[in-house]
Amino acid sequence: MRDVALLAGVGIKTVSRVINDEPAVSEATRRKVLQATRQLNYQLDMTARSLRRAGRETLSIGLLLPSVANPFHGQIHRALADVLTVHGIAVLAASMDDEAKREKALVAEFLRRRVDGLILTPVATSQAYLMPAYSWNVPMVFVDREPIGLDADAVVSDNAVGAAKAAAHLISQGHTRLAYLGGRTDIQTARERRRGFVDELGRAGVSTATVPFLEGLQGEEDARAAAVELLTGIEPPTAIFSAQNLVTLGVMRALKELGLSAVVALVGFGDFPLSDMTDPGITVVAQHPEHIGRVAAERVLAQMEEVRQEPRTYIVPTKLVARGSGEISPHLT
Amino acid sequence: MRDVALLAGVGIKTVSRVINDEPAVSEATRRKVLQATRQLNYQLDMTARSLRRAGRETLSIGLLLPSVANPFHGQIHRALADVLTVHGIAVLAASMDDEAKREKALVAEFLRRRVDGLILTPVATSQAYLMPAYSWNVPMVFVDREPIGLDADAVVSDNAVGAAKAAAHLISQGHTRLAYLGGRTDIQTARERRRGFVDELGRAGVSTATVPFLEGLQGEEDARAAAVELLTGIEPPTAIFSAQNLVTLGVMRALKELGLSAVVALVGFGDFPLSDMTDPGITVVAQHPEHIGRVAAERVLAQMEEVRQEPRTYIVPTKLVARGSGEISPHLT
DNA sequence: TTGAAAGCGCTAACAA
DNA sequence: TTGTTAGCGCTTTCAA
Repeated sequence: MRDVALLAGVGIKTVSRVINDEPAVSEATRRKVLQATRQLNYQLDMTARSLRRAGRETLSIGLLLPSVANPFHGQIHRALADVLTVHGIAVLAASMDDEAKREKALVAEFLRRRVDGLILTPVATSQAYLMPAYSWNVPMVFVDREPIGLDADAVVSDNAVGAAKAAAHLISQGHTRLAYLGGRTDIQTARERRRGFVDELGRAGVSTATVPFLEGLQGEEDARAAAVELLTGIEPPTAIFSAQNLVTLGVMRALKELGLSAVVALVGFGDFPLSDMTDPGITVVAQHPEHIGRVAAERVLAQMEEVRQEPRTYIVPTKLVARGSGEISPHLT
Repeated sequence: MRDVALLAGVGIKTVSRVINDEPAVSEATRRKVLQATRQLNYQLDMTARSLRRAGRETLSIGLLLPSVANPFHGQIHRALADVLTVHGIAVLAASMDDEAKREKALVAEFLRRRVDGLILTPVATSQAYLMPAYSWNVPMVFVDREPIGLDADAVVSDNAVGAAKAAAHLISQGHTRLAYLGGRTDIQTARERRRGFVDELGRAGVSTATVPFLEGLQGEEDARAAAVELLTGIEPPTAIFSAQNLVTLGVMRALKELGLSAVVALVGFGDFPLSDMTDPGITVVAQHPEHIGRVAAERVLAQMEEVRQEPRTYIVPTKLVARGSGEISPHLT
């Protein structure tokens, strides 16, 4: 910048003014300066700028996801980045594989980099460790899961209602022998889904006493094995609700393996590509990752501008998409 | 930091020494300082640090992808982030939707943020605009596609060989009436795949004169429509090679729609989730995004440490995965 | 082993 | 309309 000022024959502050489109610069000097920037291939140093600027903004936010390789979270990432890019805000993305330790380490790293906001998928049993940052007024929004031990904005799917829809859908087909298969039980969304499912059974007068709840399934293969065991046991269910994406894939494999794809009904929580290309297509409770991401970005921007409002949880509706697997009638035993 | 120094009753430089684990600090003062950092909840300011540091490193890299929502690129992202995180390097990720204009704008933004390196999927017709950064010795690695008009490291799939494998596979089943369906022709990988496919036909003595090349297909729906038209026309192919992921999905839909899934052979370039859950499973030329990402990260790290070596293109092998759709014999007309 | 002073590239505050 | 000075939080250099 000093070089530019020298070349243009003006003061360094004038260059700063031109670069930042501040008023009070004559058109003539403006052009001289711009000419010099081009000649020297000058690029503003954002790191230096943020050090001195009034609000100390770095124009960056930290995004913490289970994994950037996961399509669901990738869509959230994309949606929020689209909103933020318009405001010149860059996204630092990191994956924590649902490990509490990495969550904390990566958030600390974001804070060391003085991000202007945090968008986090929490997994630790408490987010109280964020209290210092919160009282520092660092904008923060939780996505997909609500924080624990900290009152802050969150944007989540309508997990309980979605799971209830799935249960109601299966029950309306005449199923009474249902089974629930789920992933990690220490994650809030999982508990919400289970709650919605159980509640709906209650409302419909279906006893949960005989409903197997197979939870804590770790990934696709584990789910497959559990489903095979369930389906080959005594009094197998006529309908399965899978509360998690990878679990759904595992159940699909089990059904295919046992030749039961057209016999046992299946509704999964969470949509996935090609869910309509299998035979039958898979009925799912679809979430709206783009919507979640967009709202999260808007909330972070709002927190950056306003004084802090009362924290709120934004609930994004889910939608049951019937594709065949959920519309299979109970078979006779 | 000044506050920490004050509280600990030491000089500011001593705090800096402790924070950075520099030697020449007595254990006693070390403990005093650490105690003070905890008491004040002190967090090093990475932005300020990088301004003054010897190499001016920001410990961040810029990653440009077609879209972070795309699973293939998401896997690349994940793999390279895993390598870089170990070195304390954060990843700024951005999506450019294969638009040249956004590529340039986002790269400029990365450079303004003084990233320590760039990992880019290029789409512009030339990357010559990076010459200044290149001569500035900014580490850069291109992924999935090679740069044009700039000699730099690249990590790409073995596109030509992969497409040739697909062609050879279909020909070995007795197919001679092949069709080639592809996406944008202005992207390097597409041209490589076409080349590999054509070359293999030549080697096998299959005339390309009668092979329809349907290219420039824009997304899944466009591909579906094109495939339907092709398959319902005169002398339809008995085997299709789809050179791009979304095109493969479109072709799959067309085949299903026409009831030809078990009749017309299909090999797609690029694996995707559930490719084995359809009926038949889809035979694909699988790429290795994790491998691509890992090598890209290693190259960027190497460029950060070494003096610049002769640029190289790293070719990651592909693998034909037979799942059924590619093993369908030619049907009689 | 420790600390004081200078300065990284920029912007805020103020002066001309 | 323009320029000068100070200083953001840190590390470097150099001296004690």
